[in-house]
Amino acid sequence: MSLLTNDFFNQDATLVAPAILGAQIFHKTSSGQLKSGIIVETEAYMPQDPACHAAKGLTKRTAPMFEEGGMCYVYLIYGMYYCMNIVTGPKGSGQAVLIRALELPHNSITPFAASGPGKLCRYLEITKEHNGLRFCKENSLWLELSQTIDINLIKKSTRIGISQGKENLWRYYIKNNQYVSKTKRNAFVQ
DNA sequence: CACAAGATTCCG
DNA sequence: GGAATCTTGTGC
Repeated sequence: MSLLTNDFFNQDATLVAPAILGAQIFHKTSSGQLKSGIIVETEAYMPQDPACHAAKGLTKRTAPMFEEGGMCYVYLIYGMYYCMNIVTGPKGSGQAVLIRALELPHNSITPFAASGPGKLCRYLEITKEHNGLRFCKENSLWLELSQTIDINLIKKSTRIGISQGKENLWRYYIKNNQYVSKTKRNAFVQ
């Protein structure tokens, strides 16, 4: 088992996104409860990418994306759901990986409660308060890698819910994994 | 200050 | 297919 740290996140989002499939994300909540799940679906957002929040430059909202890789970037979408990202690349770069789905223990009461970017934040109890935190045990929010997913089991597709940058195959997920989020439309799959 | 859009989810 | 719901960025 290895703790994922800044060194690892200091690489491009297109490299980090597939590499953290199979990693376990942990959040120790303010009430002391330990929440966790295995990452099974991610998306990469790159600096020159029209779908990336940081592509239009530094704003108050996107400031965490321009920090050194390893920071948590949380934003509210549609006024209702939080989405959680891991900032990647060197300081000033402006890129991140969106966590889209977690696999929960098969015997859990609600096994699919983390299948979708909004749902997994609700499950892990991630809110705006976690925006700008670094992933590390001291901040009660961290990632551990204890398995590598076979390259043949990693599928790529177009990203979900975006209106620009549709040509990039920057969504990554574990093949045949039932916890991957359900998409309204069939994204193009490679 | 007004307004439109948004990396979603759930219901009918 | 469409509504819910509200923050953020932009433009006048």
